[in-house]
Amino acid sequence: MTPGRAVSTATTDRSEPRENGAERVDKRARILEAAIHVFARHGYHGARVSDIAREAGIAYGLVYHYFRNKEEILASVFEERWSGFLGVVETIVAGPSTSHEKLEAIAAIILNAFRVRPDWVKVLVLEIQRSSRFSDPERIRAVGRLFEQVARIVRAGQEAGELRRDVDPQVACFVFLGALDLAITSLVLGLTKIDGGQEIEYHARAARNVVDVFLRGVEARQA
Amino acid sequence: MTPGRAVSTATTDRSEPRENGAERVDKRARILEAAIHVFARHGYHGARVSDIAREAGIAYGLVYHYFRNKEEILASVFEERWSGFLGVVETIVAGPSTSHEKLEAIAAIILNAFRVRPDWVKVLVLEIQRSSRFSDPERIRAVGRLFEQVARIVRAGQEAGELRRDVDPQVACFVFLGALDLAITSLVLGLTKIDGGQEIEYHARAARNVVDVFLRGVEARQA
Amino acid sequence: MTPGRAVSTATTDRSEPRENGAERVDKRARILEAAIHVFARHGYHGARVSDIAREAGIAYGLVYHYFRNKEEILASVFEERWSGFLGVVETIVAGPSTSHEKLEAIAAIILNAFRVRPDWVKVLVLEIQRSSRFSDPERIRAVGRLFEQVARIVRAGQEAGELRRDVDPQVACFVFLGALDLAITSLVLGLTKIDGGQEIEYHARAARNVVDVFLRGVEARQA
Amino acid sequence: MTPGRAVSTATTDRSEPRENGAERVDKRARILEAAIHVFARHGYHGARVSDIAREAGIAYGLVYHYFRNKEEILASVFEERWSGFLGVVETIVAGPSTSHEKLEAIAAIILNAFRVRPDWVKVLVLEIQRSSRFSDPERIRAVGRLFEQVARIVRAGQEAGELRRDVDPQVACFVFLGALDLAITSLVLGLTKIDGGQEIEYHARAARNVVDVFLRGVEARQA
DNA sequence: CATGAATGAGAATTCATTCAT
DNA sequence: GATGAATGAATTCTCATTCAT
Repeated sequence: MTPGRAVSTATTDRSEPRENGAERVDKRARILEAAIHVFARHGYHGARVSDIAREAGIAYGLVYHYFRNKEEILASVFEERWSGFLGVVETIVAGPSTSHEKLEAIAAIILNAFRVRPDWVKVLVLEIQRSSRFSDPERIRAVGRLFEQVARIVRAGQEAGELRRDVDPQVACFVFLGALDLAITSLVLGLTKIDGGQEIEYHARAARNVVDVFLRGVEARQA
Repeated sequence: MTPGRAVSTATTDRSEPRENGAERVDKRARILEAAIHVFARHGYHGARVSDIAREAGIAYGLVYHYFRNKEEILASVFEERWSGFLGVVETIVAGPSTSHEKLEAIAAIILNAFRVRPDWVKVLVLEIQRSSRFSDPERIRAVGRLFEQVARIVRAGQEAGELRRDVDPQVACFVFLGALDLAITSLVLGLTKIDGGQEIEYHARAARNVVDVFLRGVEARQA
Repeated sequence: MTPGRAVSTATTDRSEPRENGAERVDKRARILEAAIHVFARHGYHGARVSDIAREAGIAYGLVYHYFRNKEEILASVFEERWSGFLGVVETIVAGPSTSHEKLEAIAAIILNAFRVRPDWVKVLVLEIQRSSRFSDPERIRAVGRLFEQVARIVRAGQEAGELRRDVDPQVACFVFLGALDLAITSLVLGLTKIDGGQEIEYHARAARNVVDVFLRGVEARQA
Repeated sequence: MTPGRAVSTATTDRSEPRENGAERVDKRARILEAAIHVFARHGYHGARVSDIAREAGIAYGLVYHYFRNKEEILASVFEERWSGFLGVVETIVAGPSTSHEKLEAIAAIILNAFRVRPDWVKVLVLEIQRSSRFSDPERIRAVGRLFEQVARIVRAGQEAGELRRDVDPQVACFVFLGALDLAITSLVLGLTKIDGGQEIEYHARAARNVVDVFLRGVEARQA
């Protein structure tokens, strides 16, 4: 059992699993999980610490045992989840696939995230992404690391002759990640409606489409 | 027509009018202008009504003569400025230029907006976009109108044979507006640094680059 | 009518005695007065801001209109009352009387203070005097000014040949003010009981006795 | 008998005892010692039980094994240290010296206390004296016992013809103890600065000076 | 004895909004 | 219209104390 993801398998497996260490991790994780739900529902400012505590099923004050204050909860939500996400991206980027495949994999992951953990994505998109004002450069740098990964793909593709050399990698990042950001924001805000049960296909197709436009552009080509 | 100030000059033509209608508009406009600055600095939630009043140079009780409450200030900021911006976009879209030119014009306007009115763009990007949760569908629809304009360009381009017909206009919108949104966010957050005095060229070039990638993609083409 | 200062002289002159300016001052003064009572009853830490507001007959939040926080109330209580007291002392010291008379006048004032404003003296003795930890050097200096006055009397007395020249003025201050401080603390703590109605004589006699011991000492003298 | 450590050395004679009685006493003493430091630094109200525990190097739940609550810690600090101090004073008073010598010995002890245990004196002067309001009459009576000792010296001196018979012993106490209290407060607050290394002489001289003024007064005598 | 997680009452402070002038 | 004093609900955060292990 790996603490830090204790949530999903908590009281399971065997009985009385290391009640102490486990419990401790459990409470902290439960608070984060609860915070994500509450932030997603009411927004950071609309969320009361007491809401989080109630949702987590713990006493009010315990929140302050694990977190200095409300802001730190949001920061932790971000840090701990983002680094996981970034790890996956880095693995993809470091892999042997073509640029095309890597981009599609990243697009798929991002779009899928909303299907798997909509609340977490909501918080990321609506609360964290837009609240950089409050945060340390640390957080900005963390986001920058995603840009860095995409830029790496682009540069590698350019060197391999797969991608145009006259495109500024930063602009490419804006186009690629911007498209995904907006697509996901659209999902978060409920602007894009998907028929129930069609989510998986929808996201896969959306990923392909975004990558397709990114790679080939929308301009019609002369025969 | 210069959007962004459409509202304020309505009844102000004659000089020294009965000090009434004009004053009224004047105060109201000053409050909005002040609100933009304060929201940009501290965020919507971090901004106090008294801050806005002080910035506007008026007693803060007066704010409630012109606006029902704080939320309505934000709403007005959005509505009055956004409609101006949208008007410009609609004018462009309705014009006779090619799809390519229209897209470049829109990209230029959006990127320039940050240079001309950085605070207003900050508020739009960081506060309004994010707070859609709280707001009426009205606001979402207003944003949707921008998408609509871009989609219209895309569809027209497809019909004219300028643009690929196998691209979903919505996906195209995501790519185009997402790129601009991210470029602007990057400017807002200070991630993109521009040498002083180079802003105009920078924005123009960025607009061209974004449109270039959007139209032709990043993939290298076989000769 | 000049708004912005309408308050102070608005509808005034006489009747309805400066309802506005007066009210304003009144509220602030009422808060201070209430604070003195509450601090005297429960101590600074035991006093809730809501207690003070209730005692003053005003709304909770208004306290924060006039004072930044609870600590500032205590500070204001001290500053505004202490300077008044110090003024009286300075007047005495600057007067033409003998050292003996001046000391007796000061002793009388200090001891009388408890009779006239017991709550204020309680707060001074129990809350302010001992809480220098929290306070700025400002407050310490203010107390120092009282020492300075007494030291001045002593030095003048020494120069005039009334007082011994071999006594360090600082030690003299400790003896004189220490005696009064303890006498008053004793009254505050209820250790010294006075029969009802005898207060005036008691304090007068106590003042004389303290000064007598201070001047002549307790040692018996050889004939 | 050296008061002040009566408690701690009771059952500790043998080495490595059953780790029980001794430990118990040890921990308790460590808590008190820690409390003195923390109270001196932050004041009673500013001190957290967890601060005390940390300073004592124990888990903070353990504090509640030894003390009912925070208030009881302060009470114990007072009772156990004060009774030791009082014992010394009583020994002096019961001794055969002259009034003059006894007073000087007491003055020396009090002033020295600050040199030897400044934190303990700070707590006594700033926290305990002030909090008499909250405490049981017990504590007030304990302080009264010091007055009693001084009054005893005065009365004995009066009977022996060493001291003036027309001085109220209570007033004499106020003068004598008040002077020492103020001298010590002045040290505690850092108003009196002493050159490093000069402390011992300084305190001895201060003791002599206070007693000198107390006995002979400040008034110049006719030849 | 020892630990420190857990509890929750309590208090300070903020600030949008109202309202008398 | 204009002012800013007045209101008080709402919320965060603290910390003494308890308790399961």
